[in-house]
Amino acid sequence: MKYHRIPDETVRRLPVYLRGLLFLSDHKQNISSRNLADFISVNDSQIRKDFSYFGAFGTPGVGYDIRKLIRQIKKMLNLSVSHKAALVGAGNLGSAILAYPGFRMYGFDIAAAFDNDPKKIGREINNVRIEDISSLRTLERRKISLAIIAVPRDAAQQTADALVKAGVKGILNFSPLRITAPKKVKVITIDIAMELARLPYYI
Amino acid sequence: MKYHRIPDETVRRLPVYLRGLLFLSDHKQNISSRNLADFISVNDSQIRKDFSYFGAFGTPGVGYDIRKLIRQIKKMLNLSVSHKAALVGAGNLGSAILAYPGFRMYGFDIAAAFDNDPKKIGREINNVRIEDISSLRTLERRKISLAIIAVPRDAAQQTADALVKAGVKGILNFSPLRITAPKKVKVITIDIAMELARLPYYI
DNA sequence: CTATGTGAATTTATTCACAGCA
DNA sequence: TGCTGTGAATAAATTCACATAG
Repeated sequence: MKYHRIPDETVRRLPVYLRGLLFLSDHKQNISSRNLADFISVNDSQIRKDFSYFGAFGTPGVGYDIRKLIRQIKKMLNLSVSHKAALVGAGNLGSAILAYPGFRMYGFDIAAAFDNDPKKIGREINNVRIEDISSLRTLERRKISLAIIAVPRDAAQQTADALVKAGVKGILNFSPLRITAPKKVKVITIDIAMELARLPYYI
Repeated sequence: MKYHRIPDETVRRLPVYLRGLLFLSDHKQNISSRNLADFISVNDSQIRKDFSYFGAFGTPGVGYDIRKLIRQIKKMLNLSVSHKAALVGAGNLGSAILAYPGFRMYGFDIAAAFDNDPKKIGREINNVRIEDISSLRTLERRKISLAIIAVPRDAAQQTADALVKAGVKGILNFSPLRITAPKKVKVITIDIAMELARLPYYI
């Protein structure tokens, strides 16, 4: 295979493939691009092309070895090793995130949680103890380089700033606000209401 | 302006514009595509092209009237009238959604909430009373055609089925699962862990 | 002189279609 | 025969660049 930069859209789809394949790995050994395509509702040649960007693993006439494929996708996404993540904001949404069972399948470990409310500090949610937000600076020492922001909107930017200062490299932002960060820090924002706002257009 | 089908990518950006413009409308009267572009980090000609799909509102030399633009985008997204939405699943995530302040700015009103846990039924969260999930069928009568699924993964598909049966036209799905629904029902899925899974690739 | 609106050019992504392998 | 891997063809989205309006 020749060198290819992996298109952004492919990177966006890889976790989708991974999720489907992890599910399928309980039931099957191999799968064809066609069957996988049906399962996750995309085009089959799309799948083959996407996989071709990071090497060819399929067997003509048989399909792809699911476990091998999972390994390769994890490698591409840099998910082969488990990642520690910190949660900032232990309110409703933060608690929901701490309780969310889906992180483990991608190898994430929410290893720390922070809040500024004295009533919450010291408590435990899902075996994670809430720490004072002023101790964010310990993240670097603890080798935590991903963070999830679930604080109220007005605190979002200053939280992001503090996280950047603490050496965080990637941020998943749940506040309904544009957050600025140095280019070297990747920010992904999920604005729940904004997603909902797309629905009425289609109905 | 000639007829154009609005590209999907434009539809995806419209709520982003709307959010930014709503924020800016407190401070300014007009804005140029260039300034708006800087504000929300996109290309300025992208903005002009996007706006051109639904008509030309700008004044050369001046820019766009923010309030007029907000009105037009809302119209395009079918957000001019307020929409009622139902929440299914009043656990951690559901509670967070009920408390989320961002829906109002897009004209959403979470008018009903459902759960199957007798301990929760009858309680109120943020002035919304939790109803028994068996009364989903009342949605049609109550003119609620949008729903948010925040139930555990294993209950997601059956919840979706029940919602479709209750006449819901759009679903925002938070469960980490592919949900199938008739084509006429638009489903948008947000899988929190999957979004996070994209981060390590970029760092 | 500034900033829109839009064709044209370019870049990016998707889909086709088929040679070739197991 | 069944399915991969990939160039070639197509489609879609983005960006350029400029004539034109206020």
